Amino acid sequence: MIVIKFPDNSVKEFKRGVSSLEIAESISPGLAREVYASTVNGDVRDLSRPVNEDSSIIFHKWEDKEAKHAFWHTSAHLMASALEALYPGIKFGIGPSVENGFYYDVDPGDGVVISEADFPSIEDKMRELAKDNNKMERIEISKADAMKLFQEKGDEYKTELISELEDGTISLYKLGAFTDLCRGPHMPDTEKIKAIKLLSVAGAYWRGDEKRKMMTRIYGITFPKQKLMDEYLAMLEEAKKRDHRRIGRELELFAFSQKVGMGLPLWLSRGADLRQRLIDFLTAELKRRDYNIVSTPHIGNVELYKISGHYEKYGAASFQPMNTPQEGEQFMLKPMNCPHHCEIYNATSHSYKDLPIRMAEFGTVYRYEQHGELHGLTRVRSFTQDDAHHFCEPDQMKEEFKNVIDLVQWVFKSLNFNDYKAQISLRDPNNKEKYIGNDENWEKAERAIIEAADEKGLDTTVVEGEAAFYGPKLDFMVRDAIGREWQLGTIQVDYNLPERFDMTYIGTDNQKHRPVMLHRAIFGSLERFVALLIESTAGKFPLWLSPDQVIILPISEKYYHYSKKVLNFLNNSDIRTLIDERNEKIGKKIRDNELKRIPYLLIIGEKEEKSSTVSVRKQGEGDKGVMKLEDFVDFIKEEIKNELG
RNA sequence: GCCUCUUUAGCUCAGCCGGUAGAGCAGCUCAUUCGUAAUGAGCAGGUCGCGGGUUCGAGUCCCGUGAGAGGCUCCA
Repeated sequence: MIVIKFPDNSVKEFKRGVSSLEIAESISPGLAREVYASTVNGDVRDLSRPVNEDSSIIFHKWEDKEAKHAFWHTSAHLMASALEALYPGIKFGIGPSVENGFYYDVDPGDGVVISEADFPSIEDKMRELAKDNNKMERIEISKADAMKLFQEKGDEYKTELISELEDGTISLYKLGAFTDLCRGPHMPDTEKIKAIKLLSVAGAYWRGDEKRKMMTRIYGITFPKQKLMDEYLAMLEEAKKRDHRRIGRELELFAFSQKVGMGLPLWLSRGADLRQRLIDFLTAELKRRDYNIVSTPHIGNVELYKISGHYEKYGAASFQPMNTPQEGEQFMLKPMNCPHHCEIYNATSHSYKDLPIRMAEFGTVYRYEQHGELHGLTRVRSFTQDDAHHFCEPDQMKEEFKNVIDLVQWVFKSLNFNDYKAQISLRDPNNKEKYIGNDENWEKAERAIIEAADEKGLDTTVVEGEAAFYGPKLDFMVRDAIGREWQLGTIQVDYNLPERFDMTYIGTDNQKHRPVMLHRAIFGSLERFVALLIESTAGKFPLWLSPDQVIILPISEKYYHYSKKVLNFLNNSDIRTLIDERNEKIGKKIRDNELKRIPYLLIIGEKEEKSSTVSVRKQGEGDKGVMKLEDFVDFIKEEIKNELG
């Protein structure tokens, strides 16, 4: 007999070799029905695997990610099984579970295309196979035998994966006629897979290498209940409504034009206003924080980028240099502001007493992003960075990091932007030759970032190998409406440019020293920031930022005269106010302006005119009652004051 | 750049097996002058992304190309 310990610390004896599922059944059949995977002594395992020694056990119900992963991983096998039945000769790459569902990378063979039109037949086959209550059978064999098996099958992708595994036992999972190399864990069978939907097909390079074959990746999702599927699909629909490309068009914030060119955003007046408001907001804070605002041209001599090293690294993938009427001179659209800023630093001499110098610019840069990469405002070819560079002594680096983290936290908080992640990117310790700079400097910089984040109470994840080639960095990432992560704010250490531009300051010893340079952005790019702000607020901006703050809705023409007086009064009080003079009923005006997400609607009719009041309605909240006009101004000013802390 | 799909009115979309286009919203006009999420009627709006081809005839089929979507790769 063996002793099994449960999460509540109770213990129970079972016969050796009992499965997790049997343990669950012994507690209650209800639990057994709801459990999808188990963690035995810290390892997530199939429910059907035998437990052979005294163990602690945790059961995973649907709420746990371990359960979902087993569920979706098994679903991936189910899909593969269906594909194998429908597409003879199809070969399989990898098929993992992901955050929402699963995918499988397959090679259906030359000339065979799987497209969305094929989904219904694949889904039907999956349903058919799932219903047969197919058992998931775990098979353990030697590496050599596994190799032989997949060689006979002619699946070069699996044999490649096997050849990289360590010698010893390899696990396979067999589902009906489909056997796959797989570590598991899986559900015991496919009985619980009740709702099935394939979502999309996409190309994906084998092993993420663009030089290798493009596989067909099929994404799908499954649930144990149709209700969960319906909820998930409804959630996706809701997310689409928050898409900044859609809201940007609806609210007339920005547009794109084929004639102007792809990836080149056009800010319409309302969007440009909002963008400018963000710039003013940040500029005021930068001045309080001892930044110097500078301004530099949109182009630079190609020699500048040869000095910075960017030409060598990115020149071929950039907008190409433009020529002057005279021969021999070439200029590039600036892809970043830092080389210009380095030359501003070098325009005057510096002593240690000047440092740190914080140089900021809202600089518009141009990058030739690959065609397939462009996406709304989040990935464009022309964008404005809220860029700044801190030039400091090496010992000041940590303090500067803390300053920037503090600024990011303050800005994000002011904008009610709470759902962000901080990621520290360090160099890959096994691949140091990818980076420039000596070990000592790298270690110093990495330590400074980690300590600064720690001292600011910033919750970070650390990723090795993601550093820029010139230094480690700290990025602030935010998710968009459909769950993709985008980088907004960033702080990066750079030992490279001070060297290349031969930047110096005079130290206390009267000798020349090399400053350290930090690159930093808070919004990242205004385009991307506005996009994510739109998606996080669904277009309902904070009052201070909203393109229009108030709209006046006269009940009828009779009240236009008083309405215009109110309009002038509010606009003179610096409240951005519109008037809806369309010949429509009040219900229609309310509806339309609610949909335009204007924060306050003022209804004006006979009562209001007689009493010099306005009837206030807040977007999304409804009627707020009647107020004296002057009181309404104070009310709005108070709300804005509170928003800006 | 690569894979799959999409591209029809300002927007959202319909248009079957090929027989030269249709709805709702928005816009404009008229009537209505209205109290908290859609008043009614009428009008106007399209070389069906662009260029070729097949055909008696192409929005529809084929080829090329532009743009968009979802991924992959990339992201100073």
